[in-house]
Amino acid sequence: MRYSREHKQETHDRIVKKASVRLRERGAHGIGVADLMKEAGLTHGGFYAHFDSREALVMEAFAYAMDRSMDHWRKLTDEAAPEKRLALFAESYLSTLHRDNPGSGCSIPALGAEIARESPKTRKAFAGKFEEMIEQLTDYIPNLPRKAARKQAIATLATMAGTMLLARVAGSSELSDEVLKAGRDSALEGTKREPKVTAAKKTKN
Amino acid sequence: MRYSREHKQETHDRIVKKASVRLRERGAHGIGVADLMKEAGLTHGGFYAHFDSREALVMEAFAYAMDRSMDHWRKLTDEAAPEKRLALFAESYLSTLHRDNPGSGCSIPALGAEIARESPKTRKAFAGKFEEMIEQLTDYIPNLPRKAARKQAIATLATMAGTMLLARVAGSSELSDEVLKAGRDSALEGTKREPKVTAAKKTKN
DNA sequence: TGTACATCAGTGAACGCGCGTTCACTGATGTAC
DNA sequence: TGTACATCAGTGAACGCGCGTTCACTGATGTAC
Repeated sequence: MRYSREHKQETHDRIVKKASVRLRERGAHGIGVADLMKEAGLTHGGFYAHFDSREALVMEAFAYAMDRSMDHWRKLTDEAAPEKRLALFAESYLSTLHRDNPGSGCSIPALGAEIARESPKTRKAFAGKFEEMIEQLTDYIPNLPRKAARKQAIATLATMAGTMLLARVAGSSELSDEVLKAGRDSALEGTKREPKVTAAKKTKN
Repeated sequence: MRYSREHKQETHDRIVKKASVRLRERGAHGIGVADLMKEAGLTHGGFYAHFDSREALVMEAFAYAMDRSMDHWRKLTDEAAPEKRLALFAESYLSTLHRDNPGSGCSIPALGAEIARESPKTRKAFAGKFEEMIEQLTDYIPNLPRKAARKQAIATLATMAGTMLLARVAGSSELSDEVLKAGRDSALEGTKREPKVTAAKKTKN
């Protein structure tokens, strides 16, 4: 073989990594095969030694993006006390840093609408990652019974993804900052309120 | 002139209307000029008698879509007592009917992410409509001082848009229904809670 | 250990296709006389 | 009122361009002997 055994895998991973950034920045149809390969330091012809089609790369890049952002937040929150994790996550998620850097951020506000229009195959794959994200967020709410925590997790995720979407639509104006702040306070308020409301069920799970 | 005076305007409006549906269904880049014209019962060549470019149509269709969906909800809520309006809006927004018919629904979950990547000109236009939507929602919260109501309106809009986005990502599965329900309960809970918390300020505005 | 051969990641020209846009033309109707 | 002309919304062929994909080729390195 021309290259060492790990070489192909490394190249493959580099393409997926770069693609996951550009897709989140420019959308699922916002960048072409040739540009993607150029970013990875290659020419477009070699693409099909790594992927069956452009769609196959997009699917891999979706999954990669979700995995990386979940890793990121898991690491961040693992350092904190369990009951502080959701608040920490919300502050990080709803930061101007996240708003202004979609390429390294959550895929849901960046690509959710486009994924909803993809083939059932792609959507199923993404829905699996979405489910994982709900479970991770559910773990951040240890002082509620599992079922209620899951419901709360879904609502919080919706608020955060929606806030990020709105903040990006508004650009980086005053309105955008206002949106981020409103979302942050709403998410945090939700986390503080819950324990009291259902305190009786606290020990169930 | 070949056609009566109003004819051109009628054709123009018909193109914009059809486009606003298809764009919400398939995304800002999901449908071409030729198909759009065919839907309006015309051939593609005539397009440029009505619009300077494809982007010009997209901008008009964005604005049209936002106006129509705001009209829709305004009509729905005008019939109800002021304090019931937000709940009525939330129930309608977070329905399976809305989830399964993006073409006639809110543009934010359908097109928000793509708009955030458009030219500053398009984004400014959309941000204006977004501001209008915030104001409309603020009016639905009459029992809070204006500033607090606005903040609540933004958070509620974020929760609803985010919930719709997540519900569509999840398809029309059980998970999707679960997401809708969690978002609905969260939005309604928010509306019920607020008046008590700040009851002292109730008469201020 | 050295030599001949096979492999295959990567190259770059080429292909077909669809898209946005242009343009010469049509023909029904408004307008001028 | 009737006739000749001007208008211009709409037609459909054509254009250039970029994109995803294919393919014959390259050449460094692994492998067989």
